[in-house]
Amino acid sequence: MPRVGLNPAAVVAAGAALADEVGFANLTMGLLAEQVGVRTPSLYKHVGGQEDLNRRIAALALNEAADAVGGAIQGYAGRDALAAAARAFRAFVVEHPGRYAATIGMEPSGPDDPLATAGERLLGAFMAVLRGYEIGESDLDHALRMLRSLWHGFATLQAANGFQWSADIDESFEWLIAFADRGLRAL
Amino acid sequence: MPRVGLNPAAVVAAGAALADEVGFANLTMGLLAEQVGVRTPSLYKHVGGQEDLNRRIAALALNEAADAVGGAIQGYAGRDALAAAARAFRAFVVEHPGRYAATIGMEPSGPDDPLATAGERLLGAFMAVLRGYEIGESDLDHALRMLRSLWHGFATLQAANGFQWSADIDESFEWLIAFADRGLRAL
DNA sequence: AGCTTTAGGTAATGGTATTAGCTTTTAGCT
DNA sequence: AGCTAAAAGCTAATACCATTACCTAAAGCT
Repeated sequence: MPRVGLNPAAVVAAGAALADEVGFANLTMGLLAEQVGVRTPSLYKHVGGQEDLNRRIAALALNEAADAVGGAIQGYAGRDALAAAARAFRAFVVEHPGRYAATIGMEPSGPDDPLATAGERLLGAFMAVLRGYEIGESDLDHALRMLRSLWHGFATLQAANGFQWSADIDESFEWLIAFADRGLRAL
Repeated sequence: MPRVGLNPAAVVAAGAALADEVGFANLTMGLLAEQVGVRTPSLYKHVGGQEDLNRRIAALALNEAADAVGGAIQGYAGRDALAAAARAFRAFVVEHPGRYAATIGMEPSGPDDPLATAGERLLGAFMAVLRGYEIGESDLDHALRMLRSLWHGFATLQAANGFQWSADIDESFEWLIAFADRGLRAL
C-alpha cells in the first residue's frame, strides 16, 4: 500500500474541486476517496467526516471569494470599486458553483470558527467598497446587507439557472451594478 | 391494515410541513412516512421518490409564495405595492423555511414542468409591482431580476442565519424596500 | 536497528432510498 | 348485492452511503 501523502488541506481542496465538477449535492465521501486515490475510511484520518468536510469547503470558498473581491478592488474606489467587486464575486460563484453552494445555509458554530473568520473577510471586502461612498454611519450596516443580498441573490439564482429566459444575463448584471451605484450615491 | 386515504397532494403537503418543522435537509422518506402513518415504501405509491417529492414541494412553495405576494399587492400600487410584496415574500420564507429551501438550486426540467409554471407565477406577481412604476420597456427585465435577486438573497441569507450580528434585521429589510423604491422611481 | 507515530487498509454497523412481490381494501361495473 | 380489477398498503430484500473499530505497514526519530 503505497502512501498517497494526503493532508487535510489537500483533501479539502480536492473536495472543493470535485464539488465544482459534480455539484455540491453529489459530493460524496466515496467519490472523493476515489478521486484522491484512497479508500473511503482513510479520509477520516484527515477530516472529521462529511459535515466537517463541508464546513471546510465552505470556509475555503469564502476565503477564496474574499481574496478575489479584495484583490479586484485594489486601486479602485466608488463606482469602479463596486463594479470590480461585483464582477469578481459573480465570476467566482460562476466558476466555482460547487464550493460556493457549500456556503449556503452553513452557519458558524462559534466566533472562532474558521467559517466565521472567512465570512468576515468577505464582508470586509464589501465594506471597503462602501467606504468609497459617502454613507452615514446609520446606513452602513443596511447598505452592506443590501449589497450582500443583491450579489448573493443574483449569483445563486444564476447558478441554479433561475433566469429561464436566459438572454442577456451579463447585461442584467451590469444594470444591477449601475442601479446599486446610483442608489448608494443618493444616500 | 386500515387505509389511510393518502394521495399525492396530501403527501406533498405533509412533506412541506415536515420540512418546515425539521429543516429541508433533514426531510427523509422514513420520517415523512411515520408522519403520515404509513410504512416507507407505501409513499412510492404517491410520489416517484425523494427527488420527485422535493420538486413537488418546491413547486408548492413557489405557488404559495406567488399567491401570498399576489394577494398582498391587491389594491396597492407603487411604493405601497412594492413594500407589500416584499413583506409578504419575506414573511412566507420566514414562516416556511423548509419548503422554500426546497426551491433553492432546483431548476425546471422543461417548459411545462409545474416548477417552471410556479416560478413564472411568482415572477408575474413581481412584474405586477413593477407596473406601478414608470419603467421603460428596456429596463423592465433587468428591474425584475433586480427585485428577484434582492428579495431572494435577503430571504435566503436570513433563513441561513447569514446575518451574524443579527440585530435589526427588520429595520434592514425596510431600508431595502426604501432603497429599491427610490431606485425604481429614478428610472 | 528499534521504536513510535500515523496514513492507509479491511471488516462491520447502521441508516437511507428504492424495488419486487404479496395482500387486502375499495371503487366501479353488472 | 355481488364480482372484478385497480390501487393502497405491507414485508422482504437490495444497494449505497457514512461511520467506527481494529489491523498493517510506511516514515520518521533516537
